[in-house]
Amino acid sequence: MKPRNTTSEQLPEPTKSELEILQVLWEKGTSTVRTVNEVLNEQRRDVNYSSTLKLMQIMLDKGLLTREINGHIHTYAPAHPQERMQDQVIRGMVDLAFSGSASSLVLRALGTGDTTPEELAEIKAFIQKMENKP
Amino acid sequence: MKPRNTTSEQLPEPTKSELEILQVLWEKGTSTVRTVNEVLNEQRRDVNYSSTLKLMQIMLDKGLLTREINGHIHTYAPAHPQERMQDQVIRGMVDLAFSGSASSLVLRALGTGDTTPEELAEIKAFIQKMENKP
DNA sequence: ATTTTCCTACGAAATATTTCCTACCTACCT
DNA sequence: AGGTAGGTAGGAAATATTTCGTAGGAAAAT
Repeated sequence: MKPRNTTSEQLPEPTKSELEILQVLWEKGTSTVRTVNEVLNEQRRDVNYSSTLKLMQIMLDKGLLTREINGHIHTYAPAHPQERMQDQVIRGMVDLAFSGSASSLVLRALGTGDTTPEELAEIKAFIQKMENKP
Repeated sequence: MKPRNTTSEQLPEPTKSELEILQVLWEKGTSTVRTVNEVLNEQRRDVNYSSTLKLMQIMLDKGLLTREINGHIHTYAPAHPQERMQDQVIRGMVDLAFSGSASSLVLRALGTGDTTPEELAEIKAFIQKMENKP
């Protein structure tokens, strides 16, 4: 009964700037370009409004975002769930920098030391669950 | 008494093609351009010898590789340990796609399901170790 | 010694990504 | 109506990344 997330269509690989935008949308939900741009400027770096707009239009094209048009205002949302994109990013990285071994990625990620004891506990619990129903 | 790996100098961000090359060098150790190029062609995709050469020269420039010259033959090696580069890659990804949370990266990576029971055990053991000596 | 083979260097082109200028459109406020 | 504020579209330019042709030198084979 587990749908096993993988809707194995091919997803477009988001670029770095595209990921920045996706992250805002995942956090804030559906938003206008203006909102996204403001968040980027507060949280990350100076970007011109029209650069953000252009990028979001490209992302719409690529199928990374969806758009709703009300009057002349457009609002955008991620076309795919965060988890699916994250899996994709992980796969790319595992392939490119970890010789295909997801577990060595995990070990490195844990090793960097910025995981709190609570998070460690959560991870352990998750592993338990996986071991019980494989 | 733990030197805490982080030789916190700023590392150049390797690009995707650069990571492919680094991976070969980490696996094979110091190699010539020819060797690297052959491995890339076998294991990954068609690349012209001179493309690989060019890229490796750029990487030398950026400080990603070191070079030894014997006669007219050059051999290259990674300038930094694999672990350090991997940490760097992880940091980038955590920042760009996981809102800064390394633990959520770990959970996703585990969730993709391509970790064997042995690897899971190894990861658990690693967490134990971390919890004991924080 | 001449040819062939293998190497490096360099520059230019192709491609991918990012940035932003400009034009124009609509809504709203005097 | 006219002016201002805020929106989208599109193209062009800037930058980053990747690819490879070609020139020239050294080594090996004939």
